[in-house]
Amino acid sequence: MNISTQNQSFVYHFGEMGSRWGFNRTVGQMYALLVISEEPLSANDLASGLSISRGNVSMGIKELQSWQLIQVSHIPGDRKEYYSAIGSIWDMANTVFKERRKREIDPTLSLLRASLLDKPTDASDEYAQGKMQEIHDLLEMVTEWAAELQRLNPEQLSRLMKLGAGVSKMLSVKDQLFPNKKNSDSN
Amino acid sequence: MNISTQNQSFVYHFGEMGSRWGFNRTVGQMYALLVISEEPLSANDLASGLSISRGNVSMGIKELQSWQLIQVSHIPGDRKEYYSAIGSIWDMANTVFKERRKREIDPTLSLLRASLLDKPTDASDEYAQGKMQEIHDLLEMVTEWAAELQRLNPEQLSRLMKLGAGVSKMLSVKDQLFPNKKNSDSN
DNA sequence: TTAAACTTTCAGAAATTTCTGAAAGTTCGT
DNA sequence: ACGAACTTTCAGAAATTTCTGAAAGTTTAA
Repeated sequence: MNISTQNQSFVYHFGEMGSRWGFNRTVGQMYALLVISEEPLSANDLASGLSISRGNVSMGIKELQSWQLIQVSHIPGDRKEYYSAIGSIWDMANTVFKERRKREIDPTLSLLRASLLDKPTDASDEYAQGKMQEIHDLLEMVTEWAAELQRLNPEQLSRLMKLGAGVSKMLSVKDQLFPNKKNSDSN
Repeated sequence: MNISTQNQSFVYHFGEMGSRWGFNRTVGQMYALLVISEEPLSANDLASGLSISRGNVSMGIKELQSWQLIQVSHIPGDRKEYYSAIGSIWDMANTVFKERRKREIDPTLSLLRASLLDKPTDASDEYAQGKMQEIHDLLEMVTEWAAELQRLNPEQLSRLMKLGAGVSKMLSVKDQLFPNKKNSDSN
């Protein structure tokens, strides 16, 4: 397997970015390669395409599977396993979002919840807890909202996003339609 | 400087999480400590509080400043610099979001734009470019939307988030109010 | 049951990142 | 201009992460 020079830079870039997105260089490259390959690739294809060891590929596959980003398939009469990126780009984005939430936010939320159960012992503890409470509330809100958004289908989500600045107009429309809820300010 | 045991776990946890959020353990710890300290802390306070070297603190401060997360202040008659976390938790979240966008999304967007300018040389290139286009469009949309949201003030943002599931209702309300725009489907 | 064709594991090597602490740099009061 | 009080820098040490490749494991066909 070798990669066309046109795709080379995409694959390497995803490698570099990979580390920022929560997995390592080779895993990023493997995923990039799978995304842009129409045909599923074998572990050997990945190893030779990226010039990395077979063992490394095996570990990378495990990682991508734990992120639920890839799929195994088989070719009749061939015992190798073939891998391909799962679903549409939307699915991919969704999955990455969900995974990152699980890894980056959820543990923090539970730690904060636990910390907030302790009684503060002095003024500085009290201040600290206040901050923790703020962070907790913010993270919780964002988490819930993200979950909400993920429940929308791509079409709805895309429409919502394309509203853009319209969002704030919409908020005021809502106020006019349902002025009962107490929303003290709005600029 | 020593840290109350109650806050210990918060600080260490932020250290662990730090790496997922884009900076390293000590930088995470430093920031956590600054967030929960009512009073600004000196570089020495940070070093002794976290048992790390003075040099490391200096580098960490530089990093936090590049993220625009901290602020310097001075105490009259004291030549040391004192640091504190900037602004509210909202500001913090905003800043982290913006920074991460800059580091995680923007470079990818420009790479994709460049790649898409190349003429595909064969069918597999064409497929690859199709995928790149999809990723590009998605990232662009998300980026623009995020920028839009960041323009809202915390109050508006918070209201929007609290709408939760109401968001989809709102979309259909919009359809009823302005049924002119072509939105073929909506389930 | 054997062996061929594959995949996974994991100890240690290699690469990368982070940290220390001494030296160099800066700023300010006198 | 000097020195005290501070901060920054950076070479090399330490810690951590990633990678390799040989060995062990698994599956299938005959």
